[in-house]
Amino acid sequence: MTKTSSPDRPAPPDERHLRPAGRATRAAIEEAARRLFAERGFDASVRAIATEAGVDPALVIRHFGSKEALFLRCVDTSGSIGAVLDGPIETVGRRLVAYFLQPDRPLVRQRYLALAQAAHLDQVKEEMNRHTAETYVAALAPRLDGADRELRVALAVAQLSGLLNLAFRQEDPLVTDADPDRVVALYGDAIQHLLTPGLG
Amino acid sequence: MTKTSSPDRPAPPDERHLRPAGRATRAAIEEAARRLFAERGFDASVRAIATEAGVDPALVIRHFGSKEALFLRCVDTSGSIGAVLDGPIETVGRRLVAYFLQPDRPLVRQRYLALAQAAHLDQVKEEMNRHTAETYVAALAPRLDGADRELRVALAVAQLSGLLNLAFRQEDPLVTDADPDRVVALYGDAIQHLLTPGLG
DNA sequence: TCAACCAGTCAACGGTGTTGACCGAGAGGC
DNA sequence: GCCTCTCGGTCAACACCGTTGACTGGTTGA
Repeated sequence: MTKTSSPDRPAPPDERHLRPAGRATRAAIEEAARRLFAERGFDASVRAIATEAGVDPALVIRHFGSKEALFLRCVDTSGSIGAVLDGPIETVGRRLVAYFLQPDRPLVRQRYLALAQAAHLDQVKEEMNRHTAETYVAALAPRLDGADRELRVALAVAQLSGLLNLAFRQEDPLVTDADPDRVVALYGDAIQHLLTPGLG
Repeated sequence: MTKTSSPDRPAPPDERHLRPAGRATRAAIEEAARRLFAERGFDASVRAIATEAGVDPALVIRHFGSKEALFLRCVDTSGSIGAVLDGPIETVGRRLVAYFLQPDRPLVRQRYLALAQAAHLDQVKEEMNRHTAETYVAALAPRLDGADRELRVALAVAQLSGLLNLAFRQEDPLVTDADPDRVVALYGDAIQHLLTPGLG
C-alpha cells in the first residue's frame, strides 16, 4: 500500500493542487505575514498574522508548515544590490555602504533587522550564507586580483554586516550620530582595502 | 508617608540585607544561570535555571527581578581584551582578530553568541554600547592621529562584530573553512587601515 | 513575647508555536 | 442524483514560556 497520494491525514499542501478558495486565503496569510514581519520582525506572532488575515492560527501552520518556513518565504534577500555590485570595482566599497545606509530606504533596514533577529534558525543561516555566496562572491570574486578572492569578498560581507549591526540593531550613538558621509568614506575605504588592496 | 523602606509588598532584595540562606540560594541560582546561559544562550529558560539550582522558578524572578536582569549579571563583557588594546597601536588590528578567533578560548565564542542573541533587549544594547565606548574608544581613540578618532574606533568595533557574526553565528563556510592565519592577516589589516590609515 | 520581615512554595495568568480531532462544502465517479 | 473522498476551515488542547500574587514558615530584632 503506497502512501504517495494520502500521507496519513494532515496532508501538507503542495502549492499545485489547491482549490481557488485555498489559494486565496493562502495569499492573504502571506500578505499579512509580509506586513507584520516587516513591522515587528520575527517577533510577529503566528496568532497576530492569523488575526490580520482574518483566519485561524492553525491554518497558518497548515498552509506553510511552520512559522520559520513562512518567515523564510516572506523575507526575500533580493534587492537592487545587483546594480551596486556591477558598477566600477574601484569604488564599490563606498557605494555598498551608501546603499545600505541610505535613510530613504526603510525596507533595507527592516529586512536586515528581521533577518538578524531570526539568524539563530538553521534555515535562515543557510539562506544568508547562500545569499553571500551567490550574490556577493559570485559578482565580485571573479573581478578581483590577488589571492584569497572568495575569502576577501566574504570578509567584506562580514564588514558590511558589522556596520549594519552597529547602526541598525545596536544603534550605537557613536555611529548613528556621526556624519553619514564620513561613515561612507571611512568604512567604504576599509571595505575597498580588503577587495583591492593596491588602489586608493 | 514615605515609602522608602517598604515599597508596597514584593520588596526587591537589595543584595545587602540578606540572610545567609538567601545569599546561598541566590549564589546557586546565579551559578546555574551562568552555566546554562553559556550553554544555550538566552534561550536557557528561567524554569531550567531554577531546576538546575533546585529552586522554584518564581524565586529566580524574586531574586533578580527579571530574566533579562539575571542575564546581564551573568554575561560580563570584561575579559583580557585590555592587554590587547594596550599593546603597540601599529599592529592592534591583527592582534584583535587573533584574540577573538583563537580556537582554544570557547568562552569568547560563547559570550559573543549569548550577547548577540539577546541584543534585541534594550538593556543589553545599552550595555554593549557602554562597553564599546568605555573599553575600546577610551583605550584607542586618544592614541590615534587624524580626524574622527572616536568614530573610527567605533567603526573598527563594527568590523570586529561583523567578523564574529559571520564566523560564530552565521558560521559561513567561506570563513570557517578558511586558513585562520589568512583571516587574521586580511581582516586585521582592514581594521588597521581604519585606525591608522597611513601605516602598513 | 510578639510583631516584622525574609525565604520559599504554589497556583495561576496571559502569551507562544504547534497538533489532532472534528465538521461542512464542493468535486469526481457511478 | 447519490456517494465517497478530499480539501478548507474551526476548535480545543498541549507543552512551554516569563511573570505575578497569595500564602506559609521560620528567623530576627525590639
